[in-house]
Amino acid sequence: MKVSHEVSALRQRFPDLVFEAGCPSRVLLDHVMSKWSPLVLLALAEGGTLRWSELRRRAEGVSEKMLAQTLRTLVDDGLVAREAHPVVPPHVDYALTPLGRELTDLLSPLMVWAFDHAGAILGVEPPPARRD
Amino acid sequence: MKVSHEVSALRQRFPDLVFEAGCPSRVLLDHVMSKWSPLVLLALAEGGTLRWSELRRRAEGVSEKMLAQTLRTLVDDGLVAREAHPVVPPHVDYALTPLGRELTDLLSPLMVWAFDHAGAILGVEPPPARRD
DNA sequence: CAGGATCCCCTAGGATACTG
DNA sequence: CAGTATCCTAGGGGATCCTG
Repeated sequence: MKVSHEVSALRQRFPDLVFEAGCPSRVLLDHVMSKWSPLVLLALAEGGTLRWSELRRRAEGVSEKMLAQTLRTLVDDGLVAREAHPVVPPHVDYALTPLGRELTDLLSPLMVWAFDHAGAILGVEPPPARRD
Repeated sequence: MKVSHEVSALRQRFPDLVFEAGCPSRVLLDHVMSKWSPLVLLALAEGGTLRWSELRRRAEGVSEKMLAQTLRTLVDDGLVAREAHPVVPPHVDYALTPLGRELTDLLSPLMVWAFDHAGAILGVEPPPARRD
């Protein structure tokens, strides 16, 4: 089976992988898997270069605070590039870096999968037929 | 580019994708991306059938509470199968379901990527490989 | 428009103890 | 061994107001 291959290969290189408590990958994973990161990342993967207000609209439900916070760590991690244009009114563009694109390449299938299975898994499937 | 393809295709089918606030996929994503789920899932992907105590050891740092909680939602979601053997002392086995394996197939590359880039991104050195 | 700065609530999650 | 049951706190995250 495929996965075991990959993981086993990794464990040969680094016996403790992500499983070790102090492993930096856990921190990175926490960044990336935090509530809003996937949404922002995918929005950028789909939309290319986007502005703050666009991102707010796309990631439906983000508060300004969380969007700011999410973007900041994403930028700090080098996954998203921020470009501020010194005009009035302010104009700031966000886009994926190459590294960020690597990530969304992996993240995207996951979200597609989640989207496809969420209904069945969570039992919220739209009732096919009603009889009352 | 690849990602945009996938996401765009999805948006054609379902205009609001994961981006919509009420989308069930968000809930599933939150389950799957919660702090310990990836670790547990990957441990099972690598280890096959594992017992509670094994999982505790592998996902270094989980508290009993969190392991229990994580496993419960994973089982409820049909991603992990739980088999309790009515012996003394108790013996309970956990393993991925086919659905769970689908998920780890997608999760695994992500964690490998995280592991490989964490050091550079966070500005830390990865834990040295141990020769025991 | 793109955020800081604040206040505050809620719960994810840790520590510890107990049980079938 | 494989969990529950409690208690408790840091901080994730929302709402609101403020500013360059």
